[in-house]
Amino acid sequence: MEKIDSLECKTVISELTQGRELANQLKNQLYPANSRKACGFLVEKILSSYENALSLLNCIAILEETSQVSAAILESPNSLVGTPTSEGSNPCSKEQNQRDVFKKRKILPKWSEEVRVCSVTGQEGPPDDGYNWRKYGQKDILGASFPRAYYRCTHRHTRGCLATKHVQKSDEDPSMFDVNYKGRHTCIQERQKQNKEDYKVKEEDSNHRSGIKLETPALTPKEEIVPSFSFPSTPIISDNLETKFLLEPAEESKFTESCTYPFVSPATSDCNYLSESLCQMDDFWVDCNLQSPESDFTNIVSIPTSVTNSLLRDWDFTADPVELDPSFTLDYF
DNA sequence: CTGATTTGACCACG
DNA sequence: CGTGGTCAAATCAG
Repeated sequence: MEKIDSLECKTVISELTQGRELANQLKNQLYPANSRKACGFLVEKILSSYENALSLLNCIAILEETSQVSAAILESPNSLVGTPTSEGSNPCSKEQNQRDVFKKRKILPKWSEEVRVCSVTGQEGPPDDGYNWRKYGQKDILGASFPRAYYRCTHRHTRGCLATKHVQKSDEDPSMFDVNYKGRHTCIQERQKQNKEDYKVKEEDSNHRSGIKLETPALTPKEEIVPSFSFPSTPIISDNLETKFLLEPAEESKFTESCTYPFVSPATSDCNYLSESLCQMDDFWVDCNLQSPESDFTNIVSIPTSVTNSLLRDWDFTADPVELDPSFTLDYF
């Protein structure tokens, strides 16, 4: 995101400023133990404010992204990968097909998300991350003691889901696995429509109990390119849950952010290179975008499997899009 | 029988 | 030319 229109910039600042002020008001409300209703209203306003600011930033990012993708397509006419029309139809020689396949790799998303997980006793291999993967290859990696396994989404052919990952046992600690996700799951949209309905029920339910729930947004084609990354406002992680961003050198100068959060969504980016997740802590939702769509970085997370397993299994991987408020305009306030 | 995994070969990229 | 990523035939498992 290199240039931001000054009007948009001001709006973002306005949004964030308002969020801050509302937060302060909420703080004042909380301590005199005022009515819950007032607190709830303020929380809604705060969230709305941040949501709008972030949505705006996302829109800007999308525009940037779109222009980049367009340029890429113009540059490489064969770059429409993974579409039904580009595969299967128009039969040509096997050699030609393979050549096309390898051409495709050039424009695959550079974005990846790397997760380091610790294997749990008695468990062979990395933890289940909630998706269905099919192994399609294994490779000995130079300098690595253990081979790297390559997985792609089971629904690659049935639903055109291009998500892939590779898993490699760590050299230093064989109980650790480095999992590198590439591409975002597009196979979950149908399921998520249903889950989104369920979510409304869950949301009500969650107001009556304390716990952790996670929802991965359902995506509409447009919303898919809205980057979103979420973490609880108040870290609930223990010391052994360390999360950090590591950047590829080229991006390091652009993106210097380090934070701690308890979870990294396995839902990874597709050709839009985005990661998206929402997590709910108790009955408080926070949705925060950390990642610019064009960012080309690797996200490394160290999470003990025991934790990820319990979290990922207990949390619902449904999808809940970062919805742009239809009424939202630049002069929203 | 069907779907998943294995494994050798092929290809792009640096 | 070496390495990493992917393909696809062969094989395995439920």
